[in-house]
Amino acid sequence: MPSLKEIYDRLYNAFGPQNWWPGETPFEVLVGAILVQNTAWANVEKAIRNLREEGLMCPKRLYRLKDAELEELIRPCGYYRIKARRLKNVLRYLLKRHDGSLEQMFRLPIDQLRRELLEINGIGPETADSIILYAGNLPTFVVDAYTHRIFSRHGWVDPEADYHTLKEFFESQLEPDAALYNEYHALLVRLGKDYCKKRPRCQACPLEIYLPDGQPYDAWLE
DNA sequence: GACCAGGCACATC
DNA sequence: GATGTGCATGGT
Repeated sequence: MPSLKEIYDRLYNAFGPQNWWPGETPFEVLVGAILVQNTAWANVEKAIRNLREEGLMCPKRLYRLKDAELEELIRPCGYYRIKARRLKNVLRYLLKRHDGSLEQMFRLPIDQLRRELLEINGIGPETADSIILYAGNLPTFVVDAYTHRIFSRHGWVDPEADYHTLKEFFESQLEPDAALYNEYHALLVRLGKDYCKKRPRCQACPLEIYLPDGQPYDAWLE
C-alpha cells in the first residue's frame, strides 16, 4: 500500500482543505460531537442552530435546561432523548471536574483526558477523540466508520480490526500533529461520503470507490 | 418505501 | 467474549 502520508497528500490534492470541525467554538464542537453520533451532519446543524438561537451554547445554561426542553431543541438530529442525557453527562463532568472551563479541561495530559472522557456514559472512543482533536486541537487520531471501510476494502487493514487497532495504525506511522490528524480524518470522511458508501452499488469496481473523472479510486492511489 | 448517516450502551446467550 | 438490538430524525 502507499504510505499514509502519500495517501494524505493525494486526498489533499484532490479535495483540498476541508476546514473541519464545522463548529463556531470549542464548546459547539463538544456539543456537535455528541449530536453527530450515527447521524448526518445536516441534521445536527439544525439542532445546533436551535441551541444557538436560544443562547444556550454555554455549559451552565445548557446543563440547567430542563431535559424535556433540551430534547425538543435537539430533536432534528435524532436519538434526541438519549443524546440529551449524554449531553447532560458531559456537561456534568465539565462543570464539576473543570468548573465549566474547556481550557482547563484541555490542560490535562491527552491520555488522562481520554480516559476520563471514556468513563462518561455516552462517550465512546470516536466521540472522545473528536472532542480532544477538534475542540482541544490536541493530536489524537479520530477513527470512524469511513476510515474502517475505506482501509479494509482496500485490504490495507484487517476487516475485523477494532477502533484501537486502527488508531494505532495511523498514530504509529504519522507524526503527532493535530493539524495533520484534523485534515486527514476530514478528508477520509469526504472520500467516504463521495465514494465509499456503506453498501457497494457498482459492479465494475470491487471497492465501489470512484473519482470525479470516473477512474477507480484504488487505481488512483496506486 | 428502503436505505443510510462522522456511535454507543446494554441485554442475552 | 461474541452477537444482536434499541435509540430517531431527515435526506436520497
